[in-house]
Amino acid sequence: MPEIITQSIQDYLKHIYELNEHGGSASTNDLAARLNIAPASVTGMLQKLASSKPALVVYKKHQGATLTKSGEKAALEVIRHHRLLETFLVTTLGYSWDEVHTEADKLEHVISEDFEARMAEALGNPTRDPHGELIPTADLTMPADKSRPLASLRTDETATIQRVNSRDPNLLRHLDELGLIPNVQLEVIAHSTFDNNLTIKSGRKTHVLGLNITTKIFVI
Amino acid sequence: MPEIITQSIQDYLKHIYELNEHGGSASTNDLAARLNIAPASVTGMLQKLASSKPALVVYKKHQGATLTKSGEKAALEVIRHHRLLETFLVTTLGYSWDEVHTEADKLEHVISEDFEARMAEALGNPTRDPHGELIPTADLTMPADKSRPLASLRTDETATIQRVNSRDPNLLRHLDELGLIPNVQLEVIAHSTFDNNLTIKSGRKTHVLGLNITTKIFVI
DNA sequence: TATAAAATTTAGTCTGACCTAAATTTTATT
DNA sequence: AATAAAATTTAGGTCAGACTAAATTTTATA
Repeated sequence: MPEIITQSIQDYLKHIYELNEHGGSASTNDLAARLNIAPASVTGMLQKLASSKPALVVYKKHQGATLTKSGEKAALEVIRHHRLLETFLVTTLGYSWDEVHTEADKLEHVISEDFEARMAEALGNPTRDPHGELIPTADLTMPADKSRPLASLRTDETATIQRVNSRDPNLLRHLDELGLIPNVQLEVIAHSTFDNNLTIKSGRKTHVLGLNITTKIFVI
Repeated sequence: MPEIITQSIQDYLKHIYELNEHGGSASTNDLAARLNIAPASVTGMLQKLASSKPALVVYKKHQGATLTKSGEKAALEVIRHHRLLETFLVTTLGYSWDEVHTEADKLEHVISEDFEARMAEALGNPTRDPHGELIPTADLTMPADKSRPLASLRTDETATIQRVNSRDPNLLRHLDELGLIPNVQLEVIAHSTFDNNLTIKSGRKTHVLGLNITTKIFVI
């Protein structure tokens, strides 16, 4: 029970969680890239996390890592902190959605449970952060997500933006300028089979978006 | 210029600053006690801080430490963070003045300058924190303080509480219950030469306070 | 299926910030 | 001033979490 979950462990767990959502298990290299750390260092940490008292991770040589139940709880705790913080920063300190990530990345490890609870209450227990990402509930469950990438839509389909899965400030600022933010409706006007560009109409504006963008925007 | 001021260095500087305010230089033992660290460890760190590229501390064997100009700036930066955070926690998240210290102690090392600036603005550039302590200005100057300890007052003197210099939650809660908080007026009714108790009247209430309390309350 | 390329792990190091125990210096007391 | 007590420093060690270089394994390709 008394395991010490340090800040860097929290970071590992958070990124393993996110990588697990996509493909199956989180590879050493992907983790290293996300954490800005040498792959060798990741190996060492994964071995440690896999053999800690209550294992936080299931790890098989050359096959990457998966979270255990307790690892997932710990990850969701950090993610809840992160997303509540982002929401808090936007609504109470006027941050824009492209600025919140960096700040939340630092604060998420440091705030108390009390702080978390006070934020949640002050914000009216929000279910999504400023990017539209789901906020894990107080009992550390991740609500189901039904959205699909904008890239999967075809001509004449219509949808509503639910979330933007990117932490790149430039992309976020750009989308903000285009008015492509959560809850905005759009219609696919055309699809190019060559480069997979999508031409979409939103309000009275039309945009042509490449895969780099359409795979980051999720709609419903 | 590129010196790395880690979290623990920030803690050292902050406490050296506070100890310097009282007596002259901060002794190894006092620092150790405040930081909850073995004295030997403090010695090592002081030597390091004294011989870093821009020295942060002036240190003489067996005589404790003093801050250099750059050390003081760094300390004031942390203290500004801390006191702004306390104010912020009270006004935007409904914390009480006895709860803010712990949280601010962690956050102070982590927030960005941007966060600091946004808080200051949102709060209307406050000059004092919830305990009445002065907040260093944005250009890292500590305003002059003219208050004196309540313990120094004598019968018939009257004064206004300016600040309460304690981080003990129990004491703070107690004072809050007594209504002895910043900006409250009081009058000294009696002074005991034996135990230095002060009998004070504030509003319609009368209290007898020992040195343990009267040296923590500062008035003007 | 051999082999080159990519991914991963092993082995050995380093650094920051702490620790304990022993040695030394300073301060206080007779 | 001698000496006991308190404060401080030195010396040697630990631990977490990173690193590099070399070794190994897996995957992809000719």
